[in-house]
Amino acid sequence: MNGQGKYKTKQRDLILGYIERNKDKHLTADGIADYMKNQEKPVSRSTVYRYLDVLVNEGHVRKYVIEEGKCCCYQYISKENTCSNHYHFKCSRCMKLFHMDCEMLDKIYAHVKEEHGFTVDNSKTVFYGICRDCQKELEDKDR
Amino acid sequence: MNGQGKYKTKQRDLILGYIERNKDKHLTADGIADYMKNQEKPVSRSTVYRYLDVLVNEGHVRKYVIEEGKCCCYQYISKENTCSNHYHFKCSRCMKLFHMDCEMLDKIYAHVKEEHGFTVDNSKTVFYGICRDCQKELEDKDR
DNA sequence: CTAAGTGCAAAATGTTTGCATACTT
DNA sequence: AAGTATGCAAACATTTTGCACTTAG
Repeated sequence: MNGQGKYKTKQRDLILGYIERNKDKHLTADGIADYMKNQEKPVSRSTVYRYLDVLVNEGHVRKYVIEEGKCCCYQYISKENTCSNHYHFKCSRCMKLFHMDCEMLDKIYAHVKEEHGFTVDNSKTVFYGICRDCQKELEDKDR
Repeated sequence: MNGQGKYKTKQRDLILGYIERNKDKHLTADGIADYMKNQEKPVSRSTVYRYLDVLVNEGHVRKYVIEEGKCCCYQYISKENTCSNHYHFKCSRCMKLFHMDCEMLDKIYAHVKEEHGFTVDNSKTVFYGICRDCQKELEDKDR
C-alpha cells in the first residue's frame, strides 16, 4: 500500500489542486510530475505516483487509458464531472479524442446492465475507431 | 519504418504461425517473444516487436489495450475472427475479460456512425466496469 | 549484388520500490 | 513519540533504436 492519505502536506495540496483545476483535461502522471517540479515547492516523481495511487483508491481520481499502449490518464472526479454523461471516442488515425454526449449511452448502460449484468463505467471506457474527417480522407484517397 | 514485409523468413513464419494458431487468444508481445526464444530457430525480441509492427500496419494483426496501463495485446485478424461480432468487457475488479455477443452492438455501431460520423472498431474497444459477480460481492459487503 | 531482415546490447519510457530523512499529528 | 509522507537513486517492465551482420530475392 502507498500511504493512506492521513496527513495533509504541501506536496499533496499542490498535486490535488492541479488535478482539480484541470478536471476537464486528461492528465498523465508524467505531465503532472513535470509540472510539479517547477513549483514553489517541487514535488518528486515518486510522490506524484504514490499520491495518485492513493487518490484513485479513495475514489477521488479516475485512472484510465486513452492512448493505445501509452500511459494512463488521470482525472479528478467532481459532482459536475462524473463523465457519466458522455463516452470517449478516440480516432485511431488522427489520434484526436472526442467527447460524445447522447441519449444512446443511457441505453447502452441499461442494456448491458440488465441483459448482461455488467455495470459499465463510461468514464473509463474508450471507443476506438475512425472519426468523420479521417473517414472522408480515407475515402478520397481510394479514388 | 520497420521493414515492409517483402522478404519471407523463417522467423516471420514462426511468428505469424503462432499468432494465427492463437487467433482466439489475446497475446502480448512479451508472451510471443518468450515463446519464440524456445523455438527450433529462436527469434529475438526486437524481431518480434518489429514484425508485429509490420503486421499491424498491414492490417493482418490488431493491436489493443486490455489491461489498464498494461502492455498491449495482439490478435490475428481472420475472416471468422473479425471480432466485429462482439465487444470486450473488462472487469476492473476481478480483471476478467468477457466477450459479449449481442444485437445491441450493431445498434451502437449504426447509431454512432450515422449520428456522430464515427466508425467504431469494436475489436479494439473495451468496456470497463464491474461484472455481475463482483457487483454482487460488493453489495454483500455493504451489509 | 542490394534491399530487407535479424540479433545484440544499449537506450528510452513509464512506473515502482527500498531506505534514510523529514514532516504531521 | 509514532506513524506517515517524501526524495533519491536504483530497480523494473516494456518497447525502441543503432549498428554490424546475415539472408532473400
